[in-house]
Amino acid sequence: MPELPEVETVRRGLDRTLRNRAVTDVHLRRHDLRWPIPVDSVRDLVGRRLIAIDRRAKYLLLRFSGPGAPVALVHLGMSGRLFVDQATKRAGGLAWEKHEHWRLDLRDRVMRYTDARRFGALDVVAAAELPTHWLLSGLGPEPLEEEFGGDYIFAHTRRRKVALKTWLMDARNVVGVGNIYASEACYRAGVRPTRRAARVTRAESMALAAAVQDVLADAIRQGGTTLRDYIGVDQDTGYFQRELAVYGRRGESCARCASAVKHLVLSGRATYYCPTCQR
DNA sequence: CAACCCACCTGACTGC
DNA sequence: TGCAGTCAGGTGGGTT
Repeated sequence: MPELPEVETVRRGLDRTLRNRAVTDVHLRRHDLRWPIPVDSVRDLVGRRLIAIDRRAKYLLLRFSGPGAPVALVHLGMSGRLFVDQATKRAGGLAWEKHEHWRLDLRDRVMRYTDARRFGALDVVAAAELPTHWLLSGLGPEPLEEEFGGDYIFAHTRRRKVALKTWLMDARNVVGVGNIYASEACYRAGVRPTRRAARVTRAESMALAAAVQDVLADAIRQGGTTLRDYIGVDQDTGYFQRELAVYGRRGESCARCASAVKHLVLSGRATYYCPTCQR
């Protein structure tokens, strides 16, 4: 479900609604999602303050106060949602939603995680262990930060035979670019998603980096893309789906040249492009 | 190594 | 209405 803009939108919502609140209780309805959940470490969050909410790639990093400086890593997988409700005074509290797997009570508010497919994750580690965490240590640069740019793309694609879109979606190369925004970025840059990465020119690398950054920034500004599952912390939807130029638009006409948008499957993922605007 | 493909899991939708 | 088949925004792990 969520790519970088959706996760970033959730991060901002959590920061706005829950930062500096104390955890008053935790509830776990199962002990695993994609990976096992460290139950004791999650329970140990009770009594601590949520002091910061950061993001690395598509992971949310919830930082807590106190000994060991624990950090909860939350990944939404394909269908995960993280949202905030007011606590109820009714006995028994809020009813559990279908596929709701865990909650953190933070005084009068509740952080709730639902995930139908359970491809998501919840882990808790000490802040000091983050740099070497097995899920984080192999990740490439953040697309909106300095290290990533046209020079980076050009340098790191020279011997790569994979399709450009596949390269963009590989988190070892650059994080946060999922299936929607990879197609959209290729469209904005005027490059076919099927092009071998090594055949991308320096000029195209520059255009592509700008396209990735622009499309992600635009999507964040619009609160992300809601196709089916995604919602923000207030259970509102994103608006970027209105701006999608090619994703999900098979057969529709390109806004720039009116050619029919093409669809194909690349590395098992639906891929869309304009056969005229993208070479 | 790089490239490829599968699995994980449930729900929504399509077509018969 | 039911049912089988297909697809879905991610990504680690196993195999070539």
